[in-house]
Amino acid sequence: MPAVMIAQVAVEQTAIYFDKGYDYLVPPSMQETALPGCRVLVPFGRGNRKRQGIVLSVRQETALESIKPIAAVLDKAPLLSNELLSLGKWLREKTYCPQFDALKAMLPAGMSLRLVASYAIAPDVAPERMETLAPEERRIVQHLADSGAHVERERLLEIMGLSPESDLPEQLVKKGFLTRSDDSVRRIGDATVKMVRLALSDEETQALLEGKLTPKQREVVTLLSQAGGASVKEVCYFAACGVSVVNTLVRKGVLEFYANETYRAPVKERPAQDAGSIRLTDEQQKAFEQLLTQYQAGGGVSLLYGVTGSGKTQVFMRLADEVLKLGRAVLVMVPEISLTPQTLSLFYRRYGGQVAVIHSGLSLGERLDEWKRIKNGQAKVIVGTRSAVFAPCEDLGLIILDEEQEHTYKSESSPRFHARDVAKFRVKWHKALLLLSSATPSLESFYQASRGRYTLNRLETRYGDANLPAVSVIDMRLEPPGTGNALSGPLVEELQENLQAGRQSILLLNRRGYNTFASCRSCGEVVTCPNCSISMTYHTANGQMMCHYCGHMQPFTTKCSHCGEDQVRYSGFGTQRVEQELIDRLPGARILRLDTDTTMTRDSHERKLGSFAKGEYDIMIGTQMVAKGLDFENVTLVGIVSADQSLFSDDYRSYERAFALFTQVVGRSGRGKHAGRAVIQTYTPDHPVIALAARQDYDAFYKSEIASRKTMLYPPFCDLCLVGFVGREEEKVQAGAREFLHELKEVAQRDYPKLPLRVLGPAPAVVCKVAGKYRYRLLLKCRDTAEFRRFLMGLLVSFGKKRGFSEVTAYADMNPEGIL
DNA sequence: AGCACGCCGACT
DNA sequence: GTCGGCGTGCTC
Repeated sequence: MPAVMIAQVAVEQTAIYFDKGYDYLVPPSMQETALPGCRVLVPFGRGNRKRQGIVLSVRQETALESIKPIAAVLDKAPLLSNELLSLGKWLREKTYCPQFDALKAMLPAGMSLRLVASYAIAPDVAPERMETLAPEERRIVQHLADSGAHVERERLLEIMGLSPESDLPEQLVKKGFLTRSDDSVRRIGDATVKMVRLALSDEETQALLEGKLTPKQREVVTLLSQAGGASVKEVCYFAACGVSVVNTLVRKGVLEFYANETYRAPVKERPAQDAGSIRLTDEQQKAFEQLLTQYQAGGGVSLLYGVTGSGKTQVFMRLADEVLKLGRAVLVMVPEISLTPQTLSLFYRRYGGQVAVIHSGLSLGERLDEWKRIKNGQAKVIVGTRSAVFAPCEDLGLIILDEEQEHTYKSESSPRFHARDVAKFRVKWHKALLLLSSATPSLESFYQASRGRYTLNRLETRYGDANLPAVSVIDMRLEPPGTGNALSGPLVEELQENLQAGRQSILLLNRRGYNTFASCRSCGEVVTCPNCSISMTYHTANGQMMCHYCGHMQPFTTKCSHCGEDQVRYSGFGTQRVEQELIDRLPGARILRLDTDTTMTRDSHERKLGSFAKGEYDIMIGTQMVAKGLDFENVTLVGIVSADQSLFSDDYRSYERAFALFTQVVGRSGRGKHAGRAVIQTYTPDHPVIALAARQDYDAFYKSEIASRKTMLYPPFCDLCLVGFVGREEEKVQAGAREFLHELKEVAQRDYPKLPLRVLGPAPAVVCKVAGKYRYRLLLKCRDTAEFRRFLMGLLVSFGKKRGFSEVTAYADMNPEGIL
């Protein structure tokens, strides 16, 4: 028997329960190119339909069994190194995702390929058989016979004037008139935003508005005649209509679509301007030296705990200098790129053309370019968000995870990884240093540092000896009842004073419109989304109620759908509501509202922050994002409108999050020459977390919180694994969760008697129904060990194979950030 | 998941 | 007698 080459391939569209490395024959013509890390096209399943795959490994073997050959190699050179292939395997084991999905997460989105079906006339179709076909079918066959070529499905259906979902070509394949092939590969194009504008002249538009239009059409036309162009999404939002209205107007020739690249290009010219030496304070110098020593000794993980304004970035830069000198790459991870423009520009100024940026604000093409620059070694300093942790550096020396406690580092969709864990894998591989940095470290990280698993460095001096702001806690119970005001008297007075002194203020709200629900004063019924079981939010801009989960909109009405009384009122306060109150109570103040509603286009965010910095506004009001990394000299007052909502969300981490948030917000005030003040409004003024945040006392907070985690058995003293169940029928989802639990108990008892395990649930998820699908969950208090992973993977595989629960999908999420 | 094969009911 | 329903098992 002659030896043949066999490639093990990770195939796309597999579920975890039948996911494995599939063996394929490497034909002689591909032996030079079908290397590990390359994408290939392989026949899969009974029908041998083509699927994409990634070669995991190649080996020689004597051919015994019949084995299918690889159909094509899609890349000239491997996209993934050995390191990243290994990381992919690790990712699959840790996050219970299919191998292909794990690897795909490491590739830039601009590289994704889509398989396209195309059809051609089958050989030897007897003309008389054509008679048996319906006219529609005959047209298709005739067209393909005439053209004599393969035609892509989409184009064929368009030419034939059929709907894109039509089943006719497939039927004709079954009947033997056509052949189908799936090896046509198309690059997924850049995501452009679909824009719409008026197609008529001003006079024509005017005439149209005087003529007959439906009310919604009139609304849209009026809106666009004022706004010029807008994205379809925006038009629908502000005109409170569906896309069909826009489509109709386009068909009538009143409007036209156009594409818009809303993304900003990464900085094109990149001269390094600021390559001089960095002056470190004694404290910074000490941290830097310790870190450098650790790096030279083979790296590992270190926590840099530095209070706000202690100059952590200076330390990063000095370390990066040293690592770059040795020709190794530096990866700088930030939680959200738009919140750290300062950090980004600092790195640009210092390292110029060596910098690459990776984040979702780039177009697909730009992301691809940056990825290539990293892969070929042109870019050695990579700044990016979560997905940048997979940057294809060949030789990595340093990874910095800035604001390491941020939840954005955890992926909430498959593969559900934490960038911190991936970074740990990578520094181990490269013998590099991982630097976790924060002013309010996660309990987990500080715990690891305190027991010596990570080294710890502290920066405790605020830059320029700026003082902490004076914090006053306002007891909202003492406010006169019945005013419905979100802002207390003392806070409004402070704002007034600040306004008169020509200084700026920042107000923090928890979530956009979190509390702006509408309820009936008569029967208490809350207006709830018909698709998702959550209360809807009132939006002033268009007078609509909106569901933040599925996007459903409906007009606000005072008539209660439950009791029929005319008593529905909206209450609570979202950002829009507080904005209105500020307008009423502080006439003349210039107010900037910053939240995801007003931040529809990406760079408007930065523009707004820019104009706030220039002093074009007096008061900025916003959600969490106002708390992050912004440094405005003239801000001397910050207010937390409602501390209680952060403190009392139903999550074991709510104190930790609230402490971090309050600490950051309070730290925003008084960063310049002037002393700062902070106001915290609450109904529980004696809550210890409030006092600790006011003093910025992390150590005391850590001490009390870690003690409670230990007694209550929460991370870091265990791991918390969520097993989620999703499906269209509530009973089946619930039954699935029960069945899973049943088997879990059985298998644990029989095969894993020593595994530490406590099970909570099954329970419906907090938001039980999202976009027509029901969700249940089990919560496992466990230890994330290899043995536990084998146990859970076994259960997931076995559940997936169960015929009776095929409409229910189960997934696992280790230490999720939020438990929705 | 997706797809083909197979074994039962409604039909020319 | 055949077409097509969806239950069942497999994917190198």
